[in-house]
Amino acid sequence: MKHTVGDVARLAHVSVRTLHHYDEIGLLKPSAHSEAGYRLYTTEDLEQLQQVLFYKELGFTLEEIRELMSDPAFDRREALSTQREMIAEQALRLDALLGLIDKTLTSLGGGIQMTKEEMFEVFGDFDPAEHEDEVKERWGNTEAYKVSARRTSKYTKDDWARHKAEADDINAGIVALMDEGVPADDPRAMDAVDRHRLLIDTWFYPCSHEMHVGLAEMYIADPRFKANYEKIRTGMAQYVHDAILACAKRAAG
Amino acid sequence: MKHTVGDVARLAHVSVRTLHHYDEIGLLKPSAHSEAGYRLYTTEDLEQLQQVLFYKELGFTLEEIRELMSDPAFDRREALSTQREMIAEQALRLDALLGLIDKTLTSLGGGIQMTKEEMFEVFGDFDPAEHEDEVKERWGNTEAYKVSARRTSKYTKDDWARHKAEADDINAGIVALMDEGVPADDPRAMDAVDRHRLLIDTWFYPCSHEMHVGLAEMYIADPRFKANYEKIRTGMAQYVHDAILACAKRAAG
DNA sequence: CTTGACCCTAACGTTACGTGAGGGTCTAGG
DNA sequence: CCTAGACCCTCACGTAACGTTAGGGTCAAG
Repeated sequence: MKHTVGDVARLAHVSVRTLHHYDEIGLLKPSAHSEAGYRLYTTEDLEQLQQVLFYKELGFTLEEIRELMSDPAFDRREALSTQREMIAEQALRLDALLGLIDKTLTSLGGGIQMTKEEMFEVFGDFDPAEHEDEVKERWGNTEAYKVSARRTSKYTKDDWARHKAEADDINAGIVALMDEGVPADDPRAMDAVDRHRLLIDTWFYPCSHEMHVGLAEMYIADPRFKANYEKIRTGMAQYVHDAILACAKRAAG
Repeated sequence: MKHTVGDVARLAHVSVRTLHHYDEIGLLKPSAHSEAGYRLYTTEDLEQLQQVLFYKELGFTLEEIRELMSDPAFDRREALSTQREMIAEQALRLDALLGLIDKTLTSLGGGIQMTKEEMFEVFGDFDPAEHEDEVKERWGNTEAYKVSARRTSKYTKDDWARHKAEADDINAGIVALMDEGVPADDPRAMDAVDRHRLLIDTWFYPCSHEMHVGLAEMYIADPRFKANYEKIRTGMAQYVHDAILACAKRAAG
């Protein structure tokens, strides 16, 4: 049972041009072509399209989606579960937006005035680097958190850029290991996530292995952090978590 | 107390380039400039920016936002209330997405198989036919709204399909008139939009000419309805609006 | 056969910025 | 005062994800 491009467009509420585009960029190629050159899509193609649309709904670029879905390790069920968490996170954000509107209306009605920061607190994207101290506060002791606050307050723009570059490099290394099929408890994986621990230690606060394990739990429990990793590679949050645990176990001797 | 473009960008979690762009297109112009030519934003500018970001969050184009906010009748409190409603709707949509994911997961787990339509039922855009009762609620009295609710609750898939076909036919007729250069106050144009009024009367609720005029105002004031018409043909929302007004005038004798 | 709906490829245009270039301004510290 | 880094300006090319149009072939019902 094959569908032409128009059928699919109507079913999926997208345009024919969109499907042409997805074919062109290799995101969703029809499984067959008629003798006349018509694109013919199967049910499996439709399933792929549904997945694309879910990712699109979550703000992924088409290139990101293509990479995620072309990964041999891509698992539809797992992807759906992760997407579910991300959408739940988006719902939280909408709640926050509603809260901000209510606060603004109250302010307009002569109630409590808002600070300028409050006016925009919900907008913008999640940046994990901005939340490491939040992480610390949640998982660590007060003294080390103070260390973190003292450090970060002195960082320059270049400092943050260097931190970002280093974090990106670490993540790229982890992805490479995943791509090679290196298990999360392999010494190479452990070394990679230990670089992450040292990054935190260097840039934010003293980070013991024990502390790192606490963070690892959070990386898979908190959808914001998980989404950040899943955006890079499906399954990455879990991999990082597992590697961190293995690394801590190794360090414990 | 004035803010430079960098201050505002950091506060609002947008880029400097974004603020430049908004200045260029007249969406958000700084209230002042320093002698050096720096953009200087006031608190009121920040309030405007917040409003822009809310609209942006709701998917409005920058041009739509600019038109809305440059309207002399623009009222911030009223806008916030409308935005609140729209965000609440978005939250409902997210719920529907979650439901679709759950349904898909169930299907994958060997549960009830999904139809191809179900796979994509949440995706796609605003369909005015699904919101006529919302229109009524906003513009009409409660009794007629109850009539509408009683009617639509009984409609089948086929009913909706027939309604859609009829609506599309009416729109096609209107487009044809526009293409022929028929003025909006020509009897032919009036007859065409009167078919629209009767469609509502038949499918939703009693729709007087007076009511229809109220709807017409909404069709150009509410970007969702306006976008719906503009998608069919540029200028169509205004044309329909004008024709409805002329039609009501004619009916008034 | 005819016609309308649908298909194809090709290509320019649009929206909302991202990025880089080249140069001026501001301010704190030496 | 000088310096250097952060920040400002305008200008302009590039990008992602299509929308739209052009020109022509295919399919199926009447």
